[in-house]
Amino acid sequence: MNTNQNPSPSNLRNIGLKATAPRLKILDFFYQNPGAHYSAEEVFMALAQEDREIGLATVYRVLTQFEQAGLLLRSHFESSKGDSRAIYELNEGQHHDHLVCLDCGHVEEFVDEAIEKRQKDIAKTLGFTLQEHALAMYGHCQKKNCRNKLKPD
Amino acid sequence: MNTNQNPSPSNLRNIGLKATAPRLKILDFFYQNPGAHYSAEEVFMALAQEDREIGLATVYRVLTQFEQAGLLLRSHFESSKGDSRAIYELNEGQHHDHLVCLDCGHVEEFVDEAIEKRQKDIAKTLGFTLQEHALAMYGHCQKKNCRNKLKPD
DNA sequence: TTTATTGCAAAACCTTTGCATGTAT
DNA sequence: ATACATGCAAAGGTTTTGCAATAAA
Repeated sequence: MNTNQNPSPSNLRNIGLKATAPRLKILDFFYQNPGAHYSAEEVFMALAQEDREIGLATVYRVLTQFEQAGLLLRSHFESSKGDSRAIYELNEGQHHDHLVCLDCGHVEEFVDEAIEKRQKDIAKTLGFTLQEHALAMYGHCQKKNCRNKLKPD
Repeated sequence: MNTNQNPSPSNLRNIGLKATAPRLKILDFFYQNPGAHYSAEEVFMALAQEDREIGLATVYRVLTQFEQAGLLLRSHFESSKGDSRAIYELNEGQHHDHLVCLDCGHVEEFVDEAIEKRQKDIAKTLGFTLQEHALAMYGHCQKKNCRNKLKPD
């Protein structure tokens, strides 16, 4: 399913970052959970049971660096319920948008060429040079284990 | 252009809120600026030169109440530059999405039935009951007075 | 009068930053 | 050795909340 090779020190050196333990652990965490979405706090918690804990500030710094390097993607899912944290996922190359379950937090990813094209046309019509876009839909999924306000995904 | 009648005490009583001066002023402010987008801070500032100033906490409370009553719409424009404030606009009935200029903050609104329809189809395909969605595109506009980091719009 | 609303200050969140210590190269 | 990274605690920005004072119904 996931075609990414596991992270190694060179993954980091290639983007001008020293291969430190916190960075390798965080990157590895995302590689082990491709397609999953995590807030900084969640990454922090997930790695908190390690022998050598990583500071929350470091998690924030590393996530920012990884996003700037294109390793991770950052989104903000803000339905009317207003969840204001940034969430990160592994950048697997393919652009996609999100469909988020308001009950359990499950996230489906999708790509739709028709929507992508319409967006470009609209931007052109309105005289904009399009740079990026964020489309998130919110609804209720029908997973059996839904309704429990679980995190990841 | 704007077919909304000016706000009156009954506008508020109809939604179960007492017609207080802060609420009337804030609602009036949005009626006077249909199509414009303001953060709580901006509303606060805009009304700060009045004889009787409105507290920022009240602005937040009132904006929340108005949004819940359907009078205002709330959005979050978060490009990679990460502006993390909520912004509000008058709800003029017609659903629309946003195209935001990264340079001057100007906001164009648009509706696209093709995109709306695709979204519904996608949600259905993925087994979701669609509730809401947020589409924001970010780019560079070509207004003459762009490039100045001005607010409203 | 009764109940809702305001303003202020304090707190709550999420995120960033200063700085001294520690680590990769 | 040198430059960069970390951890902690403090600070920043936005939004919410407790509470006594105030205003609407």
